[in-house]
Amino acid sequence: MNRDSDVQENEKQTIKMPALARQSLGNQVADVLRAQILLGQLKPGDVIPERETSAALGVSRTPLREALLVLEAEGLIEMSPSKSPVVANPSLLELTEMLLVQSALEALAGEIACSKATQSDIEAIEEIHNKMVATAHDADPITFFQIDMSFHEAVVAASKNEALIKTHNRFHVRLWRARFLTAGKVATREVSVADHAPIVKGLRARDREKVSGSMRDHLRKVIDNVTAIYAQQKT
Amino acid sequence: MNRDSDVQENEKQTIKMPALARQSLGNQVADVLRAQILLGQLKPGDVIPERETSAALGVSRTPLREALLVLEAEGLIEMSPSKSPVVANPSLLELTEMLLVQSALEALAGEIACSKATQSDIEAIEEIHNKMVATAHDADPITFFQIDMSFHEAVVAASKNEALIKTHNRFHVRLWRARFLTAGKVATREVSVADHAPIVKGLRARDREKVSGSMRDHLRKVIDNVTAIYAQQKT
DNA sequence: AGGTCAAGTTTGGTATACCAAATAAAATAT
DNA sequence: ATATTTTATTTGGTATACCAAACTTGACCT
Repeated sequence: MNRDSDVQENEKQTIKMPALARQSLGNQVADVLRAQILLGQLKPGDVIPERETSAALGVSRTPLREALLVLEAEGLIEMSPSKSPVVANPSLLELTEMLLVQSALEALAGEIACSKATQSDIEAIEEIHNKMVATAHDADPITFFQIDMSFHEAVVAASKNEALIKTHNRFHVRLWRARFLTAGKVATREVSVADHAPIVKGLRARDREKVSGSMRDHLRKVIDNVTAIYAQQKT
Repeated sequence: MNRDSDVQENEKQTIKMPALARQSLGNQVADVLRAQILLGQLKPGDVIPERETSAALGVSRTPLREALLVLEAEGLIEMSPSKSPVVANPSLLELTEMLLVQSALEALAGEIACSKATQSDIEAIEEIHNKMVATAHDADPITFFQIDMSFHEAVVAASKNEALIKTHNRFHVRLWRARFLTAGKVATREVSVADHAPIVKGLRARDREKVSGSMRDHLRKVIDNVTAIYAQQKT
């Protein structure tokens, strides 16, 4: 990542990591870029020129390109011929469409979790919920948001359905920024916490209807929040 | 210099712009390979060596590699370090997991379609259904199967939800082969046709509950069929 | 003969060089 | 001064050359 000139060019800085499962450099680069997008260091609309970016990361264009293809498949960036890749900037319509799908996915996950989750899975979910309740007032936005998201992740993970987990995660990352922006409002924290309660209760009782229903209700509110925030921004 | 520049300009444009949206070579290769996988020319477990395949297709390894990354993201092939990419061979568990998700997606699509579908959308779906009824007895397996699949595609398309359509299509292609194998049994044709009827009726009445319910029921039978076929194969 | 190790071959992973399209910039003609 | 054409630069797309890990194979040692 450093191309500072105090190191000789001919000396290969081959930092070896042989013991670890060698992941392809492209995937590593994809991880870096994905993190930057989720953290907001790369904002929607920002361009990612191949040469410049690959130089900045200290890799050649080939793995950078591979990373870009991965991110494009994930919907995080958009590539068009002869134009620099650009960080995706989903419209309100696209966001609500994705949230609607996400809603159905999480409702399904909740349903399945009622039969597939182990007792310790449910306890872990409760634990997250408790932490969320405890930090609702004083946590910084990022921390609180991450706890909130981990709650949803935990419920989906409890379904033990790989296809579902993966698909959910795809939307998860694409929705990350929009959800973070809406979660910024402290007022919505109370609502989120209140929404999660019946989900936890339903899981404990392994009541499929209740869990899927409250999941759906919760996501519906998220859609409303996102819509409100975006409507006010566009003014 | 400028005397016939207009004519030349027009000629040039009409000739050199053959209305072909120039797609990247990698995507074209991905299309070819995807088609081969869906058509069964590339079977689960088959390897796709980079050099050999790129030579066979008359392209270099770079675009072939790009195509492989796309197909991997779609879940059609699996890549592991230092090993040739291999056509995905989903286990029965993975298939049922995907079908469960697909079931939820189609149920959602049916629901949304009840409010978003135009009258002509519904008529088109009816048209497909009618054709399916008419050809249930005498069509060859591939034709019948494609009509069956186009029915599901049409319902999902009627939801007008891009995220949903795309996600559905992802599972669609991954499930293609397994569903084709089960559809081979003529006995199941009658069941499929019978299952589709209430979906069409529900759409016409724009009855969300009915459509999503019958969608779910239909997919559940598909899961049963796939399970049966795979169980008998593994014997 | 059986086991082991080493060389050779094949694989995917990465870097680089080259190309064409597109855009920006500058020079020229009006 | 403005409009237009031409040239220069930047972009992504593609091909190729090279590298390292992994698997094969065969010879050598015991």
